[in-house]
Amino acid sequence: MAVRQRTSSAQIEDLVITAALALLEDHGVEALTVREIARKAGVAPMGLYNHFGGKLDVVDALVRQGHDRFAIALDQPVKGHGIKDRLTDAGLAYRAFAHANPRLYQLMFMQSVTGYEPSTETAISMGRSIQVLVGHITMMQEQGIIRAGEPLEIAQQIWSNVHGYVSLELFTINFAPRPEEAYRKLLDDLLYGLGPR
Amino acid sequence: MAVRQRTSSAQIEDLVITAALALLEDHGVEALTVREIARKAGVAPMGLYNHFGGKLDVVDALVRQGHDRFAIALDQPVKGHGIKDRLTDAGLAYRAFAHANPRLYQLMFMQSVTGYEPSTETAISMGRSIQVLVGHITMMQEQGIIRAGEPLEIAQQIWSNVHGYVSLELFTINFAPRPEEAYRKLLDDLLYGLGPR
DNA sequence: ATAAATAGTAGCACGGTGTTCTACACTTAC
DNA sequence: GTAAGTGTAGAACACCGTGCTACTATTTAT
Repeated sequence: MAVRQRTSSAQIEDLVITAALALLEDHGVEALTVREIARKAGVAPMGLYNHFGGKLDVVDALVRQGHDRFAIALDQPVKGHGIKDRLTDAGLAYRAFAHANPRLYQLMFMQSVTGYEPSTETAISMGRSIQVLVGHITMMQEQGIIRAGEPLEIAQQIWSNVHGYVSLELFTINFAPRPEEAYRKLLDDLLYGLGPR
Repeated sequence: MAVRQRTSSAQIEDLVITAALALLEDHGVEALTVREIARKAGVAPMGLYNHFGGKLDVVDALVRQGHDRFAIALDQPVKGHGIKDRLTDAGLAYRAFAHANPRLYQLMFMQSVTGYEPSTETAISMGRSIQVLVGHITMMQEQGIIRAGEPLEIAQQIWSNVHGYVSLELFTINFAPRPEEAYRKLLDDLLYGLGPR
Protein backbone atom coordinates (compact mmCIF):
# COMPACT_ATOMS: atom_id res chain seq x y z
CA MET A 1 0.00 0.00 0.00
CA ALA A 2 1.60 3.20 -1.13
CA VAL A 3 1.61 5.91 1.46
CA ARG A 4 0.19 9.07 0.06
CA GLN A 5 2.16 12.07 1.02
CA ARG A 6 1.64 15.67 0.42
CA THR A 7 4.47 17.60 -1.13
CA SER A 8 5.02 21.19 -0.19
CA SER A 9 3.34 23.45 -2.69
CA ALA A 10 6.30 25.78 -2.92
CA GLN A 11 8.72 23.05 -3.86
CA ILE A 12 6.62 21.22 -6.41
CA GLU A 13 7.25 23.62 -9.24
CA ASP A 14 10.96 23.41 -8.68
CA LEU A 15 10.82 19.64 -8.52
CA VAL A 16 8.95 19.48 -11.80
CA ILE A 17 11.25 21.86 -13.63
CA THR A 18 14.35 20.13 -12.32
CA ALA A 19 12.99 16.74 -13.33
CA ALA A 20 12.05 18.02 -16.76
CA LEU A 21 15.50 19.50 -17.31
CA ALA A 22 17.20 16.27 -16.28
CA LEU A 23 14.97 14.25 -18.58
CA LEU A 24 15.55 16.63 -21.44
CA GLU A 25 19.33 16.61 -21.24
CA ASP A 26 19.63 12.92 -20.42
CA HIS A 27 17.13 11.42 -22.82
CA GLY A 28 16.14 14.13 -25.30
CA VAL A 29 12.91 15.92 -26.04
CA GLU A 30 11.14 12.65 -26.72
CA ALA A 31 11.42 11.73 -23.05
CA LEU A 32 9.70 14.96 -22.10
CA THR A 33 6.24 13.53 -21.46
CA VAL A 34 3.78 14.42 -18.74
CA ARG A 35 3.83 10.96 -17.18
CA GLU A 36 7.60 10.73 -17.25
CA ILE A 37 8.18 14.18 -15.80
CA ALA A 38 5.67 13.49 -13.04
CA ARG A 39 7.25 10.16 -12.24
CA LYS A 40 10.74 11.63 -12.06
CA ALA A 41 9.55 14.54 -9.94
CA GLY A 42 7.71 12.18 -7.58
CA VAL A 43 4.42 13.88 -8.33
CA ALA A 44 1.12 12.74 -9.74
CA PRO A 45 0.54 13.56 -13.41
CA MET A 46 -2.32 15.77 -12.35
CA GLY A 47 0.09 17.84 -10.30
CA LEU A 48 1.44 19.08 -13.59
CA TYR A 49 -1.97 20.52 -14.34
CA ASN A 50 -2.49 21.89 -10.87
CA HIS A 51 0.71 23.94 -10.92
CA PHE A 52 1.17 24.53 -14.62
CA GLY A 53 -1.19 24.95 -17.50
CA GLY A 54 -0.02 21.67 -18.97
CA LYS A 55 3.03 20.17 -20.62
CA LEU A 56 3.80 23.17 -22.80
CA ASP A 57 3.62 25.39 -19.75
CA VAL A 58 6.26 23.28 -18.05
CA VAL A 59 8.39 23.57 -21.15
CA ASP A 60 7.90 27.31 -21.07
CA ALA A 61 9.04 27.51 -17.46
CA LEU A 62 12.06 25.42 -18.39
CA VAL A 63 12.93 27.72 -21.25
CA ARG A 64 12.42 30.82 -19.15
CA GLN A 65 14.76 29.52 -16.48
CA GLY A 66 17.24 28.70 -19.22
CA HIS A 67 17.17 32.24 -20.56
CA ASP A 68 17.71 33.63 -17.10
CA ARG A 69 20.78 31.46 -16.58
CA PHE A 70 21.92 32.29 -20.09
CA ALA A 71 21.83 36.03 -19.52
CA ILE A 72 24.00 35.60 -16.44
CA ALA A 73 26.50 33.44 -18.34
CA LEU A 74 26.84 36.06 -21.06
CA ASP A 75 27.54 38.78 -18.56
CA GLN A 76 30.48 37.14 -16.78
CA PRO A 77 33.53 39.25 -17.52
CA VAL A 78 36.77 37.32 -17.90
CA LYS A 79 39.37 38.29 -15.35
CA GLY A 80 42.27 40.15 -16.87
CA HIS A 81 40.46 40.91 -20.12
CA GLY A 82 39.70 44.45 -21.21
CA ILE A 83 36.73 45.88 -22.98
CA LYS A 84 38.03 44.98 -26.39
CA ASP A 85 37.76 41.30 -25.51
CA ARG A 86 34.26 41.67 -24.14
CA LEU A 87 32.56 40.43 -27.25
CA THR A 88 34.92 37.53 -27.79
CA ASP A 89 34.44 36.44 -24.20
CA ALA A 90 30.69 36.65 -24.53
CA GLY A 91 30.88 34.68 -27.75
CA LEU A 92 32.88 31.94 -26.09
CA ALA A 93 30.50 31.92 -23.12
CA TYR A 94 27.62 31.62 -25.56
CA ARG A 95 29.05 28.54 -27.18
CA ALA A 96 30.05 27.07 -23.82
CA PHE A 97 26.49 27.38 -22.55
CA ALA A 98 25.11 25.70 -25.64
CA HIS A 99 27.59 22.86 -25.31
CA ALA A 100 26.82 22.42 -21.63
CA ASN A 101 23.04 22.33 -22.22
CA PRO A 102 22.59 21.37 -25.86
CA ARG A 103 18.99 20.22 -25.70
CA LEU A 104 17.96 23.12 -23.55
CA TYR A 105 19.61 25.43 -26.05
CA GLN A 106 17.69 23.69 -28.80
CA LEU A 107 14.49 24.24 -26.90
CA MET A 108 15.30 27.89 -26.25
CA PHE A 109 16.18 28.86 -29.80
CA MET A 110 15.08 26.16 -32.19
CA GLN A 111 11.49 25.42 -31.25
CA SER A 112 12.25 21.74 -30.98
CA VAL A 113 9.01 20.88 -29.18
CA THR A 114 6.09 20.84 -31.58
CA GLY A 115 3.37 23.25 -30.61
CA TYR A 116 5.47 25.22 -28.19
CA GLU A 117 5.74 28.96 -28.48
CA PRO A 118 7.42 31.07 -25.81
CA SER A 119 5.11 33.12 -23.65
CA THR A 120 5.53 36.87 -23.50
CA GLU A 121 7.07 36.50 -20.07
CA THR A 122 9.66 34.12 -21.48
CA ALA A 123 10.26 36.44 -24.41
CA ILE A 124 11.11 39.14 -21.90
CA SER A 125 13.63 36.85 -20.27
CA MET A 126 15.17 36.28 -23.67
CA GLY A 127 15.26 40.01 -24.19
CA ARG A 128 17.51 40.35 -21.16
CA SER A 129 20.22 38.27 -22.82
CA ILE A 130 20.05 40.55 -25.80
CA GLN A 131 20.32 43.58 -23.56
CA VAL A 132 23.51 42.17 -22.09
CA LEU A 133 24.92 41.95 -25.59
CA VAL A 134 23.72 45.45 -26.43
CA GLY A 135 25.51 46.68 -23.32
CA HIS A 136 28.78 45.18 -24.48
CA ILE A 137 28.36 46.66 -27.94
CA THR A 138 27.60 50.17 -26.71
CA MET A 139 30.67 50.09 -24.52
CA MET A 140 32.85 48.96 -27.41
CA GLN A 141 31.40 51.59 -29.71
CA GLU A 142 32.41 54.25 -27.21
CA GLN A 143 35.94 52.87 -27.33
CA GLY A 144 35.93 52.96 -31.11
CA ILE A 145 36.32 49.20 -31.41
CA ILE A 146 32.98 48.74 -33.14
CA ARG A 147 31.65 51.04 -35.84
CA ALA A 148 28.82 53.42 -35.16
CA GLY A 149 25.28 52.22 -35.79
CA GLU A 150 22.16 51.04 -34.07
CA PRO A 151 23.41 48.70 -31.30
CA LEU A 152 20.33 46.52 -31.53
CA GLU A 153 20.94 45.91 -35.21
CA ILE A 154 24.57 45.09 -34.59
CA ALA A 155 23.48 42.81 -31.76
CA GLN A 156 21.29 40.92 -34.17
CA GLN A 157 24.19 40.51 -36.58
CA ILE A 158 26.40 39.11 -33.87
CA TRP A 159 23.67 36.90 -32.49
CA SER A 160 22.90 35.55 -35.94
CA ASN A 161 26.48 34.60 -36.55
CA VAL A 162 27.06 32.97 -33.19
CA HIS A 163 23.68 31.23 -33.01
CA GLY A 164 24.07 30.00 -36.56
CA TYR A 165 27.44 28.45 -35.90
CA VAL A 166 26.45 26.84 -32.66
CA SER A 167 23.17 25.42 -33.88
CA LEU A 168 24.72 24.02 -37.04
CA GLU A 169 27.55 22.60 -35.00
CA LEU A 170 25.23 20.89 -32.56
CA PHE A 171 22.41 19.69 -34.72
CA THR A 172 23.45 19.23 -38.30
CA ILE A 173 26.58 18.10 -40.00
CA ASN A 174 29.60 19.95 -38.79
CA PHE A 175 32.06 20.31 -41.62
CA ALA A 176 34.89 22.12 -39.89
CA PRO A 177 37.68 19.83 -38.70
CA ARG A 178 38.58 21.96 -35.66
CA PRO A 179 35.33 23.49 -34.41
CA GLU A 180 36.84 25.41 -31.51
CA GLU A 181 39.48 27.05 -33.64
CA ALA A 182 37.05 27.74 -36.48
CA TYR A 183 34.73 29.41 -34.01
CA ARG A 184 37.46 31.70 -32.72
CA LYS A 185 38.29 32.67 -36.27
CA LEU A 186 34.62 33.37 -36.88
CA LEU A 187 34.52 35.68 -33.87
CA ASP A 188 37.66 37.39 -35.08
CA ASP A 189 36.35 37.99 -38.60
CA LEU A 190 33.03 39.09 -37.16
CA LEU A 191 34.69 41.69 -34.99
CA TYR A 192 36.83 42.87 -37.86
CA GLY A 193 33.79 43.17 -40.11
CA LEU A 194 32.06 45.25 -37.46
CA GLY A 195 35.10 47.45 -36.83
CA PRO A 196 35.54 51.04 -37.99
CA ARG A 197 36.44 51.31 -41.67
CA MET B 1 13.32 -12.01 -62.81
CA ALA B 2 9.66 -11.28 -62.52
CA VAL B 3 10.37 -7.63 -63.14
CA ARG B 4 7.25 -5.73 -62.31
CA GLN B 5 6.25 -2.35 -63.50
CA ARG B 6 6.97 0.22 -60.88
CA THR B 7 5.11 3.10 -62.44
CA SER B 8 2.36 3.19 -59.87
CA SER B 9 4.88 2.87 -57.09
CA ALA B 10 6.88 5.85 -58.31
CA GLN B 11 3.72 7.86 -58.65
CA ILE B 12 2.60 7.00 -55.18
CA GLU B 13 5.85 8.15 -53.66
CA ASP B 14 5.52 11.45 -55.48
CA LEU B 15 1.92 11.78 -54.36
CA VAL B 16 2.89 11.17 -50.76
CA ILE B 17 5.78 13.63 -50.76
CA THR B 18 3.73 16.29 -52.50
CA ALA B 19 0.89 15.83 -50.04
CA ALA B 20 3.28 15.98 -47.10
CA LEU B 21 4.88 19.16 -48.38
CA ALA B 22 1.51 20.82 -48.86
CA LEU B 23 0.39 19.81 -45.38
CA LEU B 24 3.62 21.02 -43.88
CA GLU B 25 3.57 24.46 -45.42
CA ASP B 26 -0.19 24.97 -45.07
CA HIS B 27 -0.77 23.67 -41.58
CA GLY B 28 2.62 23.22 -39.92
CA VAL B 29 4.53 20.23 -38.64
CA GLU B 30 1.69 19.27 -36.35
CA ALA B 31 -0.46 18.40 -39.35
CA LEU B 32 2.22 16.03 -40.59
CA THR B 33 0.62 12.81 -39.40
CA VAL B 34 0.49 9.46 -41.13
CA ARG B 35 -3.27 9.40 -41.44
CA GLU B 36 -3.45 12.97 -42.70
CA ILE B 37 -0.70 12.55 -45.27
CA ALA B 38 -2.30 9.36 -46.55
CA ARG B 39 -5.71 11.00 -46.76
CA LYS B 40 -4.35 13.99 -48.68
CA ALA B 41 -2.38 11.74 -51.03
CA GLY B 42 -5.41 9.53 -51.64
CA VAL B 43 -3.57 6.52 -50.31
CA ALA B 44 -4.16 4.09 -47.49
CA PRO B 45 -2.11 4.66 -44.36
CA MET B 46 -0.44 1.35 -44.98
CA GLY B 47 0.83 2.66 -48.30
CA LEU B 48 3.13 4.86 -46.29
CA TYR B 49 4.71 1.75 -44.84
CA ASN B 50 4.80 -0.11 -48.12
CA HIS B 51 6.69 2.63 -49.92
CA PHE B 52 8.56 4.23 -47.05
CA GLY B 53 9.93 2.99 -43.80
CA GLY B 54 7.39 5.06 -41.90
CA LYS B 55 6.58 8.62 -41.12
CA LEU B 56 10.14 9.70 -40.46
CA ASP B 57 11.17 8.17 -43.74
CA VAL B 58 8.62 10.33 -45.53
CA VAL B 59 9.99 13.34 -43.70
CA ASP B 60 13.46 12.37 -44.79
CA ALA B 61 12.39 12.15 -48.43
CA LEU B 62 10.78 15.56 -48.05
CA VAL B 63 13.94 17.03 -46.61
CA ARG B 64 16.12 15.43 -49.25
CA GLN B 65 14.00 16.87 -52.02
CA GLY B 66 14.19 20.23 -50.27
CA HIS B 67 17.98 20.14 -50.21
CA ASP B 68 18.09 19.29 -53.88
CA ARG B 69 15.91 22.27 -54.76
CA PHE B 70 17.91 24.40 -52.36
CA ALA B 71 21.24 23.64 -54.04
CA ILE B 72 19.77 24.69 -57.36
CA ALA B 73 18.44 27.93 -55.91
CA LEU B 74 21.85 28.83 -54.49
CA ASP B 75 23.53 28.27 -57.83
CA GLN B 76 21.42 30.65 -59.90
CA PRO B 77 23.70 33.47 -61.02
CA VAL B 78 22.04 36.86 -61.23
CA LYS B 79 22.10 38.31 -64.72
CA GLY B 80 24.43 41.29 -65.06
CA HIS B 81 26.21 40.58 -61.78
CA GLY B 82 29.90 39.76 -61.70
CA ILE B 83 31.83 37.39 -59.55
CA LYS B 84 32.20 39.85 -56.73
CA ASP B 85 28.43 39.80 -56.22
CA ARG B 86 28.26 36.03 -56.29
CA LEU B 87 28.17 35.64 -52.54
CA THR B 88 25.66 38.42 -51.97
CA ASP B 89 23.39 36.92 -54.61
CA ALA B 90 23.65 33.49 -53.04
CA GLY B 91 22.93 35.02 -49.65
CA LEU B 92 19.80 36.69 -50.94
CA ALA B 93 18.73 33.50 -52.68
CA TYR B 94 19.26 31.65 -49.42
CA ARG B 95 16.95 33.95 -47.52
CA ALA B 96 14.42 33.96 -50.37
CA PHE B 97 14.23 30.17 -50.27
CA ALA B 98 13.71 30.14 -46.54
CA HIS B 99 10.96 32.73 -46.81
CA ALA B 100 9.26 30.84 -49.62
CA ASN B 101 9.34 27.53 -47.71
CA PRO B 102 9.70 28.45 -44.06
CA ARG B 103 8.52 25.20 -42.54
CA LEU B 104 10.48 23.11 -44.98
CA TYR B 105 13.52 25.18 -44.11
CA GLN B 106 12.81 24.57 -40.47
CA LEU B 107 12.66 20.86 -41.13
CA MET B 108 15.87 20.91 -43.16
CA PHE B 109 18.01 22.79 -40.69
CA MET B 110 16.29 22.95 -37.34
CA GLN B 111 15.20 19.39 -36.63
CA SER B 112 11.66 20.52 -35.97
CA VAL B 113 10.19 17.02 -36.08
CA THR B 114 10.97 15.13 -32.89
CA GLY B 115 12.88 11.95 -33.51
CA TYR B 116 13.91 12.81 -37.03
CA GLU B 117 17.53 12.65 -38.06
CA PRO B 118 18.62 13.02 -41.67
CA SER B 119 19.76 9.85 -43.37
CA THR B 120 23.23 9.69 -44.84
CA GLU B 121 21.72 9.98 -48.29
CA THR B 122 19.99 13.20 -47.26
CA ALA B 123 23.20 14.45 -45.68
CA ILE B 124 24.88 14.01 -49.04
CA SER B 125 22.16 16.12 -50.66
CA MET B 126 22.83 18.78 -48.05
CA GLY B 127 26.52 18.54 -48.86
CA ARG B 128 25.78 19.57 -52.43
CA SER B 129 24.44 22.93 -51.29
CA ILE B 130 27.63 23.47 -49.36
CA GLN B 131 29.69 22.55 -52.39
CA VAL B 132 27.89 25.24 -54.37
CA LEU B 133 28.93 27.74 -51.75
CA VAL B 134 32.49 26.44 -51.71
CA GLY B 135 32.59 26.91 -55.48
CA HIS B 136 31.61 30.55 -55.14
CA ILE B 137 34.19 31.11 -52.44
CA THR B 138 37.04 29.52 -54.37
CA MET B 139 36.25 31.67 -57.36
CA MET B 140 36.22 34.81 -55.23
CA GLN B 141 39.46 33.87 -53.56
CA GLU B 142 41.10 33.64 -56.96
CA GLN B 143 39.90 37.17 -57.68
CA GLY B 144 41.30 38.37 -54.36
CA ILE B 145 37.87 39.36 -53.05
CA ILE B 146 38.02 36.88 -50.20
CA ARG B 147 41.07 36.21 -48.09
CA ALA B 148 43.03 33.02 -48.43
CA GLY B 149 42.08 30.09 -46.24
CA GLU B 150 40.34 26.75 -46.27
CA PRO B 151 37.22 27.32 -48.41
CA LEU B 152 35.22 24.82 -46.40
CA GLU B 153 35.93 26.68 -43.20
CA ILE B 154 34.98 29.99 -44.77
CA ALA B 155 31.86 28.34 -46.12
CA GLN B 156 30.90 27.34 -42.61
CA GLN B 157 31.38 30.90 -41.40
CA ILE B 158 29.15 32.27 -44.12
CA TRP B 159 26.59 29.56 -43.64
CA SER B 160 26.51 30.16 -39.92
CA ASN B 161 25.88 33.83 -40.34
CA VAL B 162 23.18 33.48 -42.96
CA HIS B 163 21.45 30.53 -41.34
CA GLY B 164 21.54 32.24 -37.97
CA TYR B 165 19.92 35.37 -39.26
CA VAL B 166 17.25 33.59 -41.24
CA SER B 167 16.30 31.14 -38.53
CA LEU B 168 16.13 33.81 -35.86
CA GLU B 169 14.12 35.97 -38.20
CA LEU B 170 11.63 33.24 -38.97
CA PHE B 171 11.23 31.44 -35.67
CA THR B 172 12.13 33.62 -32.76
CA ILE B 173 11.73 37.23 -31.97
CA ASN B 174 13.03 39.45 -34.70
CA PHE B 175 14.39 42.65 -33.23
CA ALA B 176 15.47 44.47 -36.38
CA PRO B 177 12.94 47.00 -37.67
CA ARG B 178 13.84 46.56 -41.35
CA PRO B 179 14.83 42.90 -41.77
CA GLU B 180 15.64 43.09 -45.48
CA GLU B 181 17.95 46.06 -45.07
CA ALA B 182 19.56 44.63 -41.94
CA TYR B 183 20.22 41.40 -43.82
CA ARG B 184 21.94 43.22 -46.66
CA LYS B 185 24.10 45.04 -44.15
CA LEU B 186 24.94 41.71 -42.54
CA LEU B 187 26.05 40.32 -45.89
CA ASP B 188 28.10 43.43 -46.49
CA ASP B 189 29.89 43.28 -43.14
CA LEU B 190 30.38 39.55 -43.57
CA LEU B 191 32.07 40.03 -46.93
CA TYR B 192 34.21 42.82 -45.53
CA GLY B 193 35.25 40.70 -42.59
CA LEU B 194 36.25 37.91 -44.96
CA GLY B 195 38.11 40.24 -47.31
CA PRO B 196 41.90 40.57 -47.58
CA ARG B 197 43.43 42.57 -44.76
C1' DA C 1 -10.77 20.35 19.32
C1' DT C 2 -13.46 19.85 15.67
C1' DA C 3 -15.22 20.65 11.17
C1' DA C 4 -14.66 22.65 6.72
C1' DA C 5 -11.77 23.96 3.00
C1' DT C 6 -7.82 23.04 0.50
C1' DA C 7 -4.43 20.53 -2.21
C1' DG C 8 -2.54 16.59 -3.16
C1' DT C 9 -3.23 11.57 -4.82
C1' DA C 10 -4.65 7.35 -7.80
C1' DG C 11 -6.77 5.65 -11.58
C1' DC C 12 -9.74 5.46 -15.30
C1' DA C 13 -11.37 7.41 -19.78
C1' DC C 14 -11.20 9.97 -24.12
C1' DG C 15 -9.45 11.05 -28.49
C1' DG C 16 -5.32 11.12 -31.09
C1' DT C 17 -0.69 9.33 -32.50
C1' DG C 18 2.77 5.86 -35.04
C1' DT C 19 2.72 1.34 -36.13
C1' DT C 20 1.44 -3.48 -37.05
C1' DC C 21 -1.63 -7.22 -38.19
C1' DT C 22 -5.24 -9.52 -40.64
C1' DA C 23 -8.46 -10.22 -44.28
C1' DC C 24 -9.87 -9.08 -48.74
C1' DA C 25 -9.66 -7.13 -53.78
C1' DC C 26 -7.25 -6.18 -57.76
C1' DT C 27 -3.51 -6.47 -61.18
C1' DT C 28 -0.02 -8.86 -63.47
C1' DA C 29 3.16 -12.98 -65.11
C1' DC C 30 3.48 -17.36 -66.57
C1' DG D 1 -6.53 -20.25 -65.25
C1' DT D 2 -3.73 -19.81 -61.60
C1' DA D 3 -0.57 -17.99 -58.46
C1' DA D 4 2.12 -14.32 -56.82
C1' DG D 5 2.38 -9.78 -55.70
C1' DT D 6 0.51 -5.26 -54.50
C1' DG D 7 -2.86 -2.36 -52.97
C1' DT D 8 -6.77 -1.57 -49.78
C1' DA D 9 -9.69 -1.20 -45.45
C1' DG D 10 -10.13 -1.61 -40.80
C1' DA D 11 -9.20 -3.26 -36.35
C1' DA D 12 -5.78 -3.44 -32.78
C1' DC D 13 -1.77 -2.12 -29.70
C1' DA D 14 0.82 0.85 -26.95
C1' DC D 15 1.75 5.14 -26.29
C1' DC D 16 0.63 10.34 -25.83
C1' DG D 17 -1.69 14.88 -23.60
C1' DT D 18 -5.46 15.78 -21.14
C1' DG D 19 -9.47 15.77 -18.32
C1' DC D 20 -12.66 13.58 -14.81
C1' DT D 21 -13.96 11.32 -10.53
C1' DA D 22 -13.34 9.65 -5.95
C1' DC D 23 -10.50 9.71 -2.04
C1' DT D 24 -7.15 11.29 1.42
C1' DA D 25 -4.11 14.02 3.89
C1' DT D 26 -2.99 18.53 5.36
C1' DT D 27 -4.23 23.12 6.59
C1' DT D 28 -7.16 26.50 8.48
C1' DA D 29 -11.38 28.69 10.59
C1' DT D 30 -14.24 28.54 14.14
